[in-house]
Amino acid sequence: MDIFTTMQEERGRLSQSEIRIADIVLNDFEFAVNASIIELAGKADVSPPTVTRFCRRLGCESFSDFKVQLARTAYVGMRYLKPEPKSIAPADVAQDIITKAQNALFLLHRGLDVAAIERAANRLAGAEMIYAFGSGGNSSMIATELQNRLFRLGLRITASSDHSMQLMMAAAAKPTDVLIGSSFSGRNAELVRAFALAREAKVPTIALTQSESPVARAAEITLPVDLPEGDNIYRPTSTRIAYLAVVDILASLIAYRIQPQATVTLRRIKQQLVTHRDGDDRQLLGD
Amino acid sequence: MDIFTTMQEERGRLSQSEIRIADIVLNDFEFAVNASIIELAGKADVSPPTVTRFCRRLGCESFSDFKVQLARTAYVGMRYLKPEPKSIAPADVAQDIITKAQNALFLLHRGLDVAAIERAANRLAGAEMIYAFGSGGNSSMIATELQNRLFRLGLRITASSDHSMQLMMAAAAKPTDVLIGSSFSGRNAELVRAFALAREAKVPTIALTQSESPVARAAEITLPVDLPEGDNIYRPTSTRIAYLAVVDILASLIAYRIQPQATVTLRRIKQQLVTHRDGDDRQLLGD
DNA sequence: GGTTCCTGCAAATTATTTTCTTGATACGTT
DNA sequence: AACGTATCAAGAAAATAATTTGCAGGAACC
Repeated sequence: MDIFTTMQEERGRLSQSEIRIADIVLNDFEFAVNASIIELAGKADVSPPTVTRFCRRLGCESFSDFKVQLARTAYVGMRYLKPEPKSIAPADVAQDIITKAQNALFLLHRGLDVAAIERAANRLAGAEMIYAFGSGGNSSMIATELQNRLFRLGLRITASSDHSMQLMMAAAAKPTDVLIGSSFSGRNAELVRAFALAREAKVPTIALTQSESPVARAAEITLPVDLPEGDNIYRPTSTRIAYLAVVDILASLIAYRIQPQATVTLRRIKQQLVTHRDGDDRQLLGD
Repeated sequence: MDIFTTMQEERGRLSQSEIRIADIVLNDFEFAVNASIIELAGKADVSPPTVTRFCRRLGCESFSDFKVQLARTAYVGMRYLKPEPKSIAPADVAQDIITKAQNALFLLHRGLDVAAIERAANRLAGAEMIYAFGSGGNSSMIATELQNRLFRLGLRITASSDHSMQLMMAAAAKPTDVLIGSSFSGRNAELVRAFALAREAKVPTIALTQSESPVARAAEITLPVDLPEGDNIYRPTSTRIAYLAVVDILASLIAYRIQPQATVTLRRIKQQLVTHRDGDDRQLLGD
């Protein structure tokens, strides 16, 4: 658990002086990581021993341990308190977006249900046919991405963002197939219907969505992604990066599971791309 | 500049004892951030003053400053030395992927040409029509994403992953339009041709690609993304996350530039999504 | 042979922690 | 309600530990 979260959770149980210390650390991280115990104590109007006690209470060995903990999580963790970039100057906007993206990955990692992902990977690796569903800009991208990643491993997969097609495919699917669907909001009613249809026919279902949402409840295995999206309506992308990372993990696990087969297919695709281009091997698979 | 890079770059200029210290830090980061100067000195068989001098040489104020610097960049920076996950256990694979993704964002940020992005944003914000090109799984996703993000801001844009269409569109474009293309490898010959065609017709061109590549040279403005892809052929995704982040930055800057108009369009789209779903406002734009 | 630079020792300085004490608050008892 | 006791917070001072500086010996390189 990171020190910022701890500090916020423990806040209620801290004494007056300790709250002052916590606030200074929270508000001026740069100062806090660089300050000595005396400087920090001075700024919080407390004595150095109080700072030591504060660190201990938060589960740290010592003041320097506290600073290290702080510095470690801070790079990704600290700024989730600030919903907006410092200014709309390009450099600040860039930094804001990148920090938030890193943060989303950090939070994703913390909340990851590894066991569920493993189960999902096993299911997908053994499927005769995979149907990947998602609608709207974000989730359809995830469905496409799944297709993109898994067909290269030699799996049979089709992606669809069309609700009518989704329903028909779900109805046509067999118990040896797998249906995987994504919904950022968790309230894509059509996807829920497709899941219901599939489950009636005993088709395994996997959802990539918010936990405790209708979509999550409709699927057999849920890969939960729960992130605060932030307030800026212009910019809902960091969640997408987290979803992509989940797809990536899934695809990697599947690849490791079916390795011999996957290597051959990948090599063939790569070979084709390389000969099609200018013979330089450095390029990536798929563009 | 982060301390890990500095350490590797300065390695040649260090003395014997200092190299020993550097190696210990590089190899056992966990130990290094938690150790006192005496412990570190002991492990490297040098005296504490030598450690202090080592820190100074690396540009740090003091040993504790060094530790803080270390802890700060380490979260993202330390593991780019290890190309493979520790094991293929799901938890390790997940951690590996997430670390690499964070790392890609970190490196992207470091190499970002903010001025170029700003110029690109200005061009796009003022375009009468935008053509977004990209082929292959990765770049076509970027093109789609551009469309996805920019149409919401009220801009006119179409994405294409079809080479023939791209050429026709490039030929049909006017100097008041903008052509933006993505290529991870930088060697998409058809895209180069489309850029050439567009430039003949004085259509502004923007490339999202590796710097110094054919595609980069073909475009008027290049937004360079230069990342090592790592050796694992199964997993080329962290680069994609970096590209997505660039799109995100671009879209945000454009949004801030054309704010009044953008807010209205966004609100209208959101309104429609909300009424279409179950009236809960929490969902994201676009899924 | 001289210069430069590395290095460790010891001393000095600084930072941190421990111990001890005071003051405040809460709670129970008369 | 008043008093006493327990508990806890918090600072002062002392003790300890860590870090840095100054200096000098020694190695390597002109």
